[in-house]
Amino acid sequence: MPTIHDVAKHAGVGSITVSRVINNSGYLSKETRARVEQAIAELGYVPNTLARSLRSKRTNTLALVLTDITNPFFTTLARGVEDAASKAGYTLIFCNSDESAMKESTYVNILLQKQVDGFLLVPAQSKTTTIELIHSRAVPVVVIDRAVPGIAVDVVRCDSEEGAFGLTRLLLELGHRHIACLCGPKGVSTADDRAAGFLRALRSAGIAPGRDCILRGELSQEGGYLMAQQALRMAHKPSALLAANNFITIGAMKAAQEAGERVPEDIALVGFDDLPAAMVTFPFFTVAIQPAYEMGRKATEILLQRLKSHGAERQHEEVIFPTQIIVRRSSGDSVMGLHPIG
Amino acid sequence: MPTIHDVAKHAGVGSITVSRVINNSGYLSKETRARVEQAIAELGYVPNTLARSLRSKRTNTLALVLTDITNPFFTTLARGVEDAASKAGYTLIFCNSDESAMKESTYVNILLQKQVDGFLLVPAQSKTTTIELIHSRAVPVVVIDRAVPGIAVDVVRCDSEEGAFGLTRLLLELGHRHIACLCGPKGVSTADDRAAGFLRALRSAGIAPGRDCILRGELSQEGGYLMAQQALRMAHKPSALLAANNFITIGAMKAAQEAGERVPEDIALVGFDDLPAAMVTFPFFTVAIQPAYEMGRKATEILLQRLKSHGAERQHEEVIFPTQIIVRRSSGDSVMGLHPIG
DNA sequence: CTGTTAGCGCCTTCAT
DNA sequence: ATGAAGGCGCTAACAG
Repeated sequence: MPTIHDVAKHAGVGSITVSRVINNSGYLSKETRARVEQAIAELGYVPNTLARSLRSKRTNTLALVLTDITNPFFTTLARGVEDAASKAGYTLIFCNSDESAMKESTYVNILLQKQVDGFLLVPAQSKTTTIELIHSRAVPVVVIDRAVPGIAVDVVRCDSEEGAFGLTRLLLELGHRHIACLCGPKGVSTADDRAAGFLRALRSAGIAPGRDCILRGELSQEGGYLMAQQALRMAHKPSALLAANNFITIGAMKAAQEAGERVPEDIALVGFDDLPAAMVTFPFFTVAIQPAYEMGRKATEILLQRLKSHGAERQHEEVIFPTQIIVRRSSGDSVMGLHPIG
Repeated sequence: MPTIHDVAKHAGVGSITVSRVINNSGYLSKETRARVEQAIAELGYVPNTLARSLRSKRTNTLALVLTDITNPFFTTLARGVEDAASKAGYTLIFCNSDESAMKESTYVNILLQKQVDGFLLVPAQSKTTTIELIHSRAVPVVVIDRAVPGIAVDVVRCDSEEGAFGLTRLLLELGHRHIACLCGPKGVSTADDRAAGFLRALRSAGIAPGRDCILRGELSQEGGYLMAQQALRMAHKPSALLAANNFITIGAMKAAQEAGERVPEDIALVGFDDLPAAMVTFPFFTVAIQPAYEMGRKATEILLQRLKSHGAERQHEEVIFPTQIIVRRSSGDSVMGLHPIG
């Protein structure tokens, strides 16, 4: 593994000259540069970024900590991050926290040790500890997808509350009066916001929410399956389900099918987050979609801004994208015998 | 940002002692350790992995270079890699080559500069250049998913040829005599192998393959869409399609729907790679599936082995997983008026 | 059990 | 236009 000194010796120059060639900095005569470049080629020299970073205090590396790259929403988001990062000359380290605050903090610690220049974080829980840890080391961080109340930090997310409101409103307009919300765990801001939007829509229609109209479970197919089973077994069975994410929607669908309930004839089902077009054979679900790629891109841009303007303590930004509701078959037509509202 | 010296001073010891505490190496008295640990806590010291790696020549980082994390096959594979890597104390840097050999080599160069300890590589093309580059720096690499002829290297992949043979055989047994293969680009080993298996099955049934029964295109939904359109417009329209991957399958489905062809009644459609259960509402496609997670895990294990046994030049391994054929609706029932083969 | 010395490979500072 | 010295934060190799 040749070093800068080997190259210098080989070219008959000082090592700093080689450094200047690599970095295109300072003054160099054409001949010297040519000689050095040839030496580099001959030895197959590759600069050691580690040593460079040790000196310069910059690694040109960003960290993306999210909950589960297996979910296409996050996959798409990750592509947005990677494309923006790599265009700006940064590489990306990514880690899956699996919705565990402990894994998250373990990873963040490792990444801090690796001296990453900045963090993109999808927090597992609406807690400030991880962010405080990062702040304490003066490393910039942009939170994606989920709000974290009680701390000043850049956030890029979607208006989950409004999206849930819209979806619920849609169901209400179709005549549904008894709706269950299959929600993610408490403490996950998107889940909580979606529950809130759901409740606001009910109240806006003058409907008193039942005590068990909000079910809590994992943001997974399994979670959706279990919650839907529970909903379908309720004494006063709901005529519509609102699922808090794509996997929950699929799980709920499975549960409905198993229970012999047709969607949407017997029960309507709407959800959050679409699957990418490339993965869907029969577009079926009515959903509120979030611009995942765009969110990743925007968050990375903000982070890169912070990196550029180093200490210049600008105000923290909160970018909130709107969700978009796509009506398809799973929400069904008007429910007969009920009066649509407004 | 406190350094090891600050901690040493604070604790009244030499810096090497602090190093020993951090790394749990060498002998230490209980009191010294306690004192150092307290100093670490008080100063909020975090070791600098960069400096450590510069000395130790190990970064505890692996690189995963694949073509497109957006494809659930690779997403699942990536989880297999990450889980295995993180269990062994390694972190992961991943990059998308987008099937471009140039992007691939750019990334590999950056990753070499970053001194990653090893590579997991899904080569964009069946060329040896990238692997030779990595080898030339004496860094271990395990190739995943695709064969690279002409170079001695560890490979973990699936038996694409056999999988395509099986799928084609299935179609033949259902009575299809005129089948088109919607294949990926030339030079991608999985695509080529699948074409080969397809042809072998035709020949084994005594069928002379038509001259345009193999179409080439991108491994994407768009590619599948275009190839299927082409196939459906052929003078002697095929009665069945074999798609080389999951996205091509979906694209072909779209094209069939648009052309008013019902699957499987008017045309059968089978493919490679399933979508994860969590993403599929109506399991429909007959497919040959590859154990993506397992492939990622296995490849990482081999890489970690190499890392452990450092110079011990063992024989290179080639692990070939079997594919598994799952018969669902898209392959249809027997075609009437044709004689199924043995 | 603990400390000293001497770099790892690179680049900033200052000199020539 | 080029080079010499010194140090980033850490740890191997030796002392003691």
